[in-house]
Amino acid sequence: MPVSPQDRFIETLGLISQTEGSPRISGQILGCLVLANEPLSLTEIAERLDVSKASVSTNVRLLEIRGMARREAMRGSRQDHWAVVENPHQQVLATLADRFRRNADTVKSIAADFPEDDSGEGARVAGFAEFYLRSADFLDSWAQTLATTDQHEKETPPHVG
Amino acid sequence: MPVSPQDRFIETLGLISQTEGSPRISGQILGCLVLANEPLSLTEIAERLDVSKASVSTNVRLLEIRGMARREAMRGSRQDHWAVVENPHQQVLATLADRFRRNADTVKSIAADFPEDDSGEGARVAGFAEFYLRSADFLDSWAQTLATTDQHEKETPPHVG
DNA sequence: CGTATCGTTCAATATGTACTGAACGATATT
DNA sequence: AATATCGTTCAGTACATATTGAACGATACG
Repeated sequence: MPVSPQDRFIETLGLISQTEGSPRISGQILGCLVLANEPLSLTEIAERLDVSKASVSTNVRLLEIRGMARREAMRGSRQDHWAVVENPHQQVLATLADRFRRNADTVKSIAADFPEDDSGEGARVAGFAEFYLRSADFLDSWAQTLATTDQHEKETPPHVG
Repeated sequence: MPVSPQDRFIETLGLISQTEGSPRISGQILGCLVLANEPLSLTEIAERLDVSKASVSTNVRLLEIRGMARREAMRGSRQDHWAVVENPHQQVLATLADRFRRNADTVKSIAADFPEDDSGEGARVAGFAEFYLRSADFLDSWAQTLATTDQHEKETPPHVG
């Protein structure tokens, strides 16, 4: 039988998530939430994807840490519900920027430990740190661009000096 | 005994490589080449990192595919030698941009398969494709900036759109 | 030619981690 | 208070892949 567009979208996000070094299920959950466009319970997600509730529990919280999903309370239900945030990708870029900034710090401190007359080793290492630092800046400005040029223009975009 | 700055740099690049979803050794090799600043043979790299020549062979070619290292012939030696390219990160960004563009294509074709009256599912999927496409553009322009900008002068990020 | 020195490939192993099922604590319901 | 319904945690398993040692083909050297 033919696979529905929904299933293909979910599976594709799972594969992308996997190639980016994250659990496949986290991408699938994201796709699930995007399609639903309304808060889903843990059980609903688990049944939709045919995986254990334990996996959904851990991975949905991973999405929360990355800023792509948020927990919501639904009146009349004891269950937690989960939904995608308004601009999920923007949050991811910010997280990535943080990681790059940590890389920059780490490498920079290493570069400082090289002696002066090292035939340029320390300078080249410092160049790496420089790259990571500038990358972090780029990612932030990129996220900013996403925020201000959102195609739906639902509200006035936040301006950060 | 205290670990040398060189070893810490190599190990750090290995860890970064690992968290980005690539083999640890590929990052270590990169660090090795950056420190040496001169073409190294397969054997030299393997001995420096204390790993098998097989691993170095496969992973140094991975670096080549990603555009970060290049093979060099040294006169007077039958061995292949390897060196980092001038601007390694620039190439990586271009590779990443390609991947995002493929993501965009895949998701876009899926979005096209949704019916019109799907309560916005297709539109939201298309939004994902849009993000990947714009991301690819941004990565390209970013790489361009790295290419034309000197290591030490800083430039304002480009605006995509 | 025969030999030695390369780099690559391939099957096998080691290793990390994603994922699951079951147990647990916490909260709501009766 | 007793029971039921949640979500999370944790030990164990399954799985993917990074890494290795050995075998191989190719090329240079004697």
